[in-house]
Amino acid sequence: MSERRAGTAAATDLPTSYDPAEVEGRVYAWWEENGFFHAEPDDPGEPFCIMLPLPNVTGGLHLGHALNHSIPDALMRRQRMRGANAMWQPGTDHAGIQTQIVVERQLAEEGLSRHDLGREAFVERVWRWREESGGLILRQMRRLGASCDWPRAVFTLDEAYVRAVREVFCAWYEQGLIYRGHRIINWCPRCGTALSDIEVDHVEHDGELAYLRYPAWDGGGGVVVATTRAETMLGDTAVAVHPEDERYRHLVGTTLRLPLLDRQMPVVADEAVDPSFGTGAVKVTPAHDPNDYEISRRHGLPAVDVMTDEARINPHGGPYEGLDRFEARERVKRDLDAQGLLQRVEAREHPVGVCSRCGTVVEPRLSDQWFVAVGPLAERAIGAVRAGRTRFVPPRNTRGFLAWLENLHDWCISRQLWWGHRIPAWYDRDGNVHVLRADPTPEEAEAKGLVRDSDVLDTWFSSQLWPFVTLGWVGPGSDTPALRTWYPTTVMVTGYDINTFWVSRMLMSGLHFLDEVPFEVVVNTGLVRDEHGKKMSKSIGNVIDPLDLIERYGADALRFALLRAAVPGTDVPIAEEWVEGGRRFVNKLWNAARFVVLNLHGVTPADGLPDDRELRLEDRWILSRLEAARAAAEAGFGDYDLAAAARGLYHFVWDEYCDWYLELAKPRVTGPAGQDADAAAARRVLACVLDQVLRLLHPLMPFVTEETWRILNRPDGRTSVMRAAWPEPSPARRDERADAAMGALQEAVTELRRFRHEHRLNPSARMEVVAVATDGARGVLEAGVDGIRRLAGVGQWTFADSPPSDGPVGKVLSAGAELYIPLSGLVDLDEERRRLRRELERARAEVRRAERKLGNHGFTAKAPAAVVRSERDKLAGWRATADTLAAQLESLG
RNA sequence: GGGCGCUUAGCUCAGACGGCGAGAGCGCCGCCCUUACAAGGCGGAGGCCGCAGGUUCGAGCCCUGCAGCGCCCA
Repeated sequence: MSERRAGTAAATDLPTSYDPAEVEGRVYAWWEENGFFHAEPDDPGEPFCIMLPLPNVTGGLHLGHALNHSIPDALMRRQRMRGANAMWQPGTDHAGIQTQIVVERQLAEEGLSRHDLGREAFVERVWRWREESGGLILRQMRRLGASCDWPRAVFTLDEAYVRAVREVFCAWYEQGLIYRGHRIINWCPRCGTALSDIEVDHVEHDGELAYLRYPAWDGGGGVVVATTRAETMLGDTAVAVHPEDERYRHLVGTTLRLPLLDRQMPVVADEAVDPSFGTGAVKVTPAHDPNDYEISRRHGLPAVDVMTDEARINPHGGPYEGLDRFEARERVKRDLDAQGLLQRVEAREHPVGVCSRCGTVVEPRLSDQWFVAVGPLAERAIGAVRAGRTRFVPPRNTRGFLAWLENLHDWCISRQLWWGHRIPAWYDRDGNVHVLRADPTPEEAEAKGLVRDSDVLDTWFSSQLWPFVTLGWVGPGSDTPALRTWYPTTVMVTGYDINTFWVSRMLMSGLHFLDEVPFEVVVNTGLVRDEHGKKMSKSIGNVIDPLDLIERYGADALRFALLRAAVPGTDVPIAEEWVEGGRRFVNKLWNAARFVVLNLHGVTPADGLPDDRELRLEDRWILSRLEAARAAAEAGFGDYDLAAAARGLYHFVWDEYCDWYLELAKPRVTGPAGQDADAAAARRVLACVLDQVLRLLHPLMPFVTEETWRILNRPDGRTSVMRAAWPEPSPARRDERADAAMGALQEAVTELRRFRHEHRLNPSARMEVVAVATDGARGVLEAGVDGIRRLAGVGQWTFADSPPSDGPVGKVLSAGAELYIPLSGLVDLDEERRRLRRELERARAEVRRAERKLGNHGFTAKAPAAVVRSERDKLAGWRATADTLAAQLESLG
């Protein structure tokens, strides 16, 4: 039953083109049923673990995921084949704001807001949404072939996870690493919550710089200040100048009048003022600007918050109360102008912070929030990276990461949302804070008048614990088999844009609580872009849906297209044509397998390779090339450069195995010749090489390789290529003499084919060839003459000591042999002369180049002997070519 | 303003250690439905390797400067 489902179709009815839609669903289900993705801590093998960069529950699979899942999947599959105890941890993130927005949008369609439901009912509603729609992306990942250990899937609001988060919060609070502070934070008026620094994007904005005059309290001229946010003047409590600034020294200590509100404010001197900006005097708005807040603290200035949560002017803005901040900006300028206090306005491009989720301009705002004091945590992370305990691929990403860590501000972790990990803090009647591991009993709450903090934690606060909470960590001292086996994890694969958000924080919390880095290697992928390197975005309309691609081309095709371009750390361009290319390759592999299987006559890879004595030149050659391809793939995996692995295997399959080896094997295994010992040898080589290359390709293209491998090997119902052994090095198979000899045969075939083409020979026309060759070259040609004849369309082939003397002949040169082709047929002799002249010119140019090089004393004296020798060989070769071409030209008259 | 990266065929990109007679995929031109594959086969055209200097016997690769593009941070 399982056997059937795994897809071992009878070899005789293999379709001529591969149908991914038919294979993929069936094969994936079979893998999952048989538990091939599952690992247990006490399974044998060296531990290998990858944590899935947890996608948002709200998310659907996009091409970025497709790339970021194809890479770890390839790494996992190879490790399993190598016998590692490999575990890929999946799961989803509750994604605070994102998820809340989704459900709020649904409510809005019913004409409701979350406030209509109340907190409890709203959260329940979100849970319901999650039950119904939250598993989408994990289902979609299966379409890609992702071999996650699904039964281990974790959601970041699972009970155990909630416990761990609470434990971390309490521990850090007790250790002084979490505190409640009154600080300037980034406030998103649309989302109604605080944001951390990195959730704010800085974009250039065409704005205005307004110059405002603040008169002296006693009626003097006062000072002029410049601002892009005129409305914040309502919250000004001082003007600051640089202490060294001669222009303003006399004003320091005097009092100004804040126009419109008639507030008294001092002029203070502060080092932080940049005398070259604007007028050199700056307005100080402590409640709405981080620098101003610092100045205010140094000078004991009051802070006046003039805005509401929705970024409207509050009662502190006097007559402007109720206006939106941007309306207020215009009104303030108009009113100042009416009083002659708006000196001028100039257009100016300046950066504006916007909410990275919704694009709303954020308002810097003084607010009570919870913070993580990141200093000591970052310190350890920096140390670990410096010491190489965690390293980045590509390494150049390290420096930027360290620079970022070194300049970190404290992390604002409270969010004014309802969906997420609730902050475990209570306030009593006297305003004291109680951070509690266990909720207070109703009696306690009543007695002290405890009220719980209404905020939840930044989503990244919980996801930073991902690498160990998933392995069973619930607090200091946690010790589970999974933690012991898989922590620290091996590799983290993620886009470089996530290094600051997530990688840094996993490092900090992992080092703090487990005293060990959470992963040994961070493999940074690039962003997926369109074919012209543009970022994909809905507004440009260049977004490609990976599921659509999978449906039309197959998952293997998509994976191969992505992996082939995925050089570590660089952006990956993708276009439908690339995926089409992937499909072509998949189909090519399928058909190669089809040919092999249809001609095996019962031979399987288990029969092994024939004895060395039975190997022909092309056999030794293809085994040598296979070993080279294996080494290239191995190196690519070792460097996390799957693009290199993909390219190497592609080249081997298409350009070597299919184009040459299969063609040379055909006459041996088909037709009347197909019954002898040589046929049996060829079959064994065909089968073994295919078996090996399917294994090597399996991590990159899991479906087609599983299907063909099982057809080839006809194993029992529970044997998968997923657990077949990863090919071991076999350096003895490298055979440079076979490579060289085969290269000579390939050259002869190519030269003869070109000759045919240049003389416009009919494809069915057989040429006659008379070969004049030295002993060595003759030996090589003799070994491969059957192949040459077949592949180059040669009828009669003879060896001779001298060129044929009767009638005009054409001639090609290859591998030290002269191949003469009687032209007695329909060859245009004028055209032939022109062609020979072109060739001769080229050969002479090469002779001059080589002579120049060898005539250089420095070269012959200093270059390695092998290099010089090879240059001499080249020169000799080109000279011979030129000579024979000249002679040939002459013979044509 | 600071940091990082990029610039190689029409397009998108590879090119450890300097030895290159510079490659791939797609596209283009020509021939071919030859019983694994037309999702294919065969042959071909197409490159001052951004610019200018330097190091070296030798530079796409190393050094300096310049120009253009991109990303991150302020």
